[in-house]
Amino acid sequence: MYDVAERSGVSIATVSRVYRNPDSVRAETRDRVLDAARSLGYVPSGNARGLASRTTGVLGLCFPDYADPDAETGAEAEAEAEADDSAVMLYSDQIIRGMERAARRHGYALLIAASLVGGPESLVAKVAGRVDGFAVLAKTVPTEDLEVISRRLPIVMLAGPREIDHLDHIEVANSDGERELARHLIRDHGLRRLAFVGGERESPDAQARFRGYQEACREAGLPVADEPDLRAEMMTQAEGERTADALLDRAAGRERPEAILFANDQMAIGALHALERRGVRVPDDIAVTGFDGIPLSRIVRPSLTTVRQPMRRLGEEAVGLLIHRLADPTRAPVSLMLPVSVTRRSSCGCG
Amino acid sequence: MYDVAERSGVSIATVSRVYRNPDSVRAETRDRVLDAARSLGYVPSGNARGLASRTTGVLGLCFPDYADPDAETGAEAEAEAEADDSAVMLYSDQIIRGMERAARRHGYALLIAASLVGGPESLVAKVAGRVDGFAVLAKTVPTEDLEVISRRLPIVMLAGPREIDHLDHIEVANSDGERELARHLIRDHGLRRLAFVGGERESPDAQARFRGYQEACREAGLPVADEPDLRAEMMTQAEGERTADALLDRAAGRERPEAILFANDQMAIGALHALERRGVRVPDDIAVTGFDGIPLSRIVRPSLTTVRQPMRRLGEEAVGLLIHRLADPTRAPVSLMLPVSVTRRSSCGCG
DNA sequence: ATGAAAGCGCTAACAC
DNA sequence: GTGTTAGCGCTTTCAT
Repeated sequence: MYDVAERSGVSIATVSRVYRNPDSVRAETRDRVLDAARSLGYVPSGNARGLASRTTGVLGLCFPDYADPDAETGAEAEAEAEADDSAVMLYSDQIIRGMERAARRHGYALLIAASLVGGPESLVAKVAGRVDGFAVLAKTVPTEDLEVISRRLPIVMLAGPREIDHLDHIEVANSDGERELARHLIRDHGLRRLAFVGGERESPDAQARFRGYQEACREAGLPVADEPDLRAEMMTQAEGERTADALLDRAAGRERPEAILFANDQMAIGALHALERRGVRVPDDIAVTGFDGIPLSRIVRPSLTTVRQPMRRLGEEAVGLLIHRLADPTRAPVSLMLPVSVTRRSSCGCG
Repeated sequence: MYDVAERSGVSIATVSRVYRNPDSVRAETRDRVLDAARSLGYVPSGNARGLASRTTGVLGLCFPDYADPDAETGAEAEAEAEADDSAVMLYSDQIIRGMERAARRHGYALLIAASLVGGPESLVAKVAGRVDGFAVLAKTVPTEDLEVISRRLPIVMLAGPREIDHLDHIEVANSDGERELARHLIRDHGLRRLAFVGGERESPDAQARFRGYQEACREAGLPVADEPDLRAEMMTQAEGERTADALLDRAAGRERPEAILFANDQMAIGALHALERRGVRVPDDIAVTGFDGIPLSRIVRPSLTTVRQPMRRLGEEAVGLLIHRLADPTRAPVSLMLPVSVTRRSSCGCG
């Protein structure tokens, strides 16, 4: 910048003005500066600018590791590369997309980092130090760290319970969604023997979904279970297979359920495999539902009835909250609940 | 940081060490510093750090605007939100994913920004000022700007022709892919009357694909066209419909082509609609192929035979080049050509 | 409309 | 192992 100033015969202050506020400089001077900058290959330092102005023009997002980045070599990686990418698009991708677009509308860029757990020099810390505010997906960053960081800059927590009261927060209507879904099964398909497969006891999402299920049962005068019929530790496809098998084995001889509601799509898809293996037809013999609306859910056969989470919108709303909080740091913490929508497909008999 | 130093009774240098190189500080001292930092809500400033150390620990990506961010309200947005997200996953998303993962492996975060055209304060400039190096998708940033910026930091150009000789560069084997595809049609399906629908004359990708098509024709002893049978200006679905109609009208009375090869998936999918409308069966009456392997290509009926571009890998390789160049700024510019793979589906008669 | 000067919060030599 | 001291490249009053 000093070089540019010297070469164009002005002071560094004027160079700065040319970039920050072009109109405050005489056109002729401005052109001279711009020319000099070009011929010197000048690129303004975002760091220096950020240091001096105390803003970065960047928003951030921390999301969980969606895949082991070290397992990048060998047959596994090959197989994955061959797979259709659409089938493996993750939540975080959609949130990223939503945030990037919204951020751009407000003139911000987006810094993204999957959080590796780590010491004080974790990626989270790096993100925190380089943005004006950021969003964090639930279960990504230790609450304690967020507590500390949130004293210095706006954070919005996404898609989980509100762990820190004074932070902005967005969640998804898990309970409402599952209730709607169960109602549909009961009312529209006339099913009465339902089973629910939950997740880890600590998963607030899975819990909320179970509550929605309970409500629908209660409304319909069906027996209301205190606990999910089965719990999976991981909510993976493998666990879905296992639990589906277990459920059917348990029902051997007795009447088996007419429908199994899984706490997420992954498990439901695993269950679809197990059922096919056992020769149980879906939806004729038994209905199966998931939750999330992952892309794979529409590709599997039968296509999966599920509850779709508005992940894109989550990202957009997150930026909205961040922008607001940046504009008014004193305003009261906001908590949004985004609506979800039941997606009726083949696995419940709608397809 | 000064506060933390004071509160823990050490110098700022020690505080710095605690974060940069924890082992160089006595454990007791370190804990005292960390405690002080926690109770003060200290977050290291990435800006200051970057300024002092002249590195950011961030890599960047500039990609084209994939959607008008202003058209975010109203019915349009609603409709889009309802659509299955997997169907609209774009290239950039996959590249982002690839880059993020690879960057993370190397301890970098990723800064992403869709480039709005603009003045000296464009997002590109912002990105350039905040990263150690970045990747640019073809047609995103004016060559002139890249020229200037590349004097200061590593840039790798993605998925286009090599516009600047001294930059690292990755492209995709457009010509090879289309040649393979055409060979398949000719050899495996025995088709001999082929037609090629190209794109704008300036699109190097479309041109390369046409060349591959020509080669396959030549090899097989078929007539080799000098020019695509038809050119579309936009490579959109609408243009695909239009060109398919035009091609069929033109062939009225005469023998129509046995296959139409489109320069991308979008057009091929548009053509599928047009053909269905006219009662022309695919692939029985005519084969149709695309190029790109967008997610939609596997969802349409009949599913589209196409050439899949390894976008994820593009992102990963981009990071690789950046890392290398950062480690050795003097090494000769590298140009990679990534292989593509023909995906045989229904629209050519394979499904 | 332009210039001078004081930091912004940190890292990196270099001393001790 | 820890402290001292220069900057890093810019923004921002305050003058002019």
